[in-house]
Amino acid sequence: MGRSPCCEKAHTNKGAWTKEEDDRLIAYIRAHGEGCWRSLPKAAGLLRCGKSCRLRWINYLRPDLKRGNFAEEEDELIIKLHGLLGNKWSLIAGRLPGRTDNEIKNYWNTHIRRKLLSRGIDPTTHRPINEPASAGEVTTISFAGSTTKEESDKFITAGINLNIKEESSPVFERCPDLNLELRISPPYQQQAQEPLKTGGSTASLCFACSLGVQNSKDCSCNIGGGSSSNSGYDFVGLKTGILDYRSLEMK
DNA sequence: AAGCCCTCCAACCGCTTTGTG
DNA sequence: ACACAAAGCGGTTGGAGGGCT
Repeated sequence: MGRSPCCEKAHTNKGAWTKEEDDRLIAYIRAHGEGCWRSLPKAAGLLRCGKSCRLRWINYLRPDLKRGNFAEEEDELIIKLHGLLGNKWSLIAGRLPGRTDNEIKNYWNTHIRRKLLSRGIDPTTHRPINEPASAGEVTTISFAGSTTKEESDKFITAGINLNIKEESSPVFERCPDLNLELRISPPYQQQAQEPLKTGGSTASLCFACSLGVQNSKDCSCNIGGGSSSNSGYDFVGLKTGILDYRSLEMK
């Protein structure tokens, strides 16, 4: 059985939006707010499908959009986030205020891919192009304060591999290609308050260090000399109560 | 000036996920 | 548990515009 169309296609406009359509959409959302995209076109007097309205608003008309060229810092952040998250554009966009997933996706495909290739880096794997897939040492990303068996189980359940220094327990190596499928969930408060256990001689990297920001105040693995008093770490500079690294679950 | 090629990006399409009854 | 609707997401496309010959 086929999927029912999202709208009555016979009576909808397609293609580029006109100024009048934009104005109507903006006026309607200002008056009524976002939501109920399916019924919005009719209510706003637009001959567009709801999906189209949503996309137009999110990608182009939203007042908080930061239009214009990407800064060098934004480039680097996108590269790092892409290395961690893959093509999860909406998650990446969530870390770049004022940028949309569509914008970042386009920017990646048109600029950053080329930039990485010119550096000799495979934009898909983030490895040097000539490097064999199995080469190199395994780097362990340590989730701060999560090195007990019980705690690690939570991540294992979520699909994250951890390196645990415990004789009887298996050693979980970091999967070389982290194919993260992430979801947002409430922050995990309890773990965030537990002290960091460095796991003996195992050198582990916290997220901050794995992102190349050693020595930052957010480093929690001590490799970069960061303060161990940090109970959690700031995933790409955003230590918030709403979304921290623990809020990233993998399927 | 004209034609071709390339780049960029807005918008579309189809699939997945989430919410609801 | 199931079906359906709605929303969200990521891949892809197509057209506008600019550069080059």
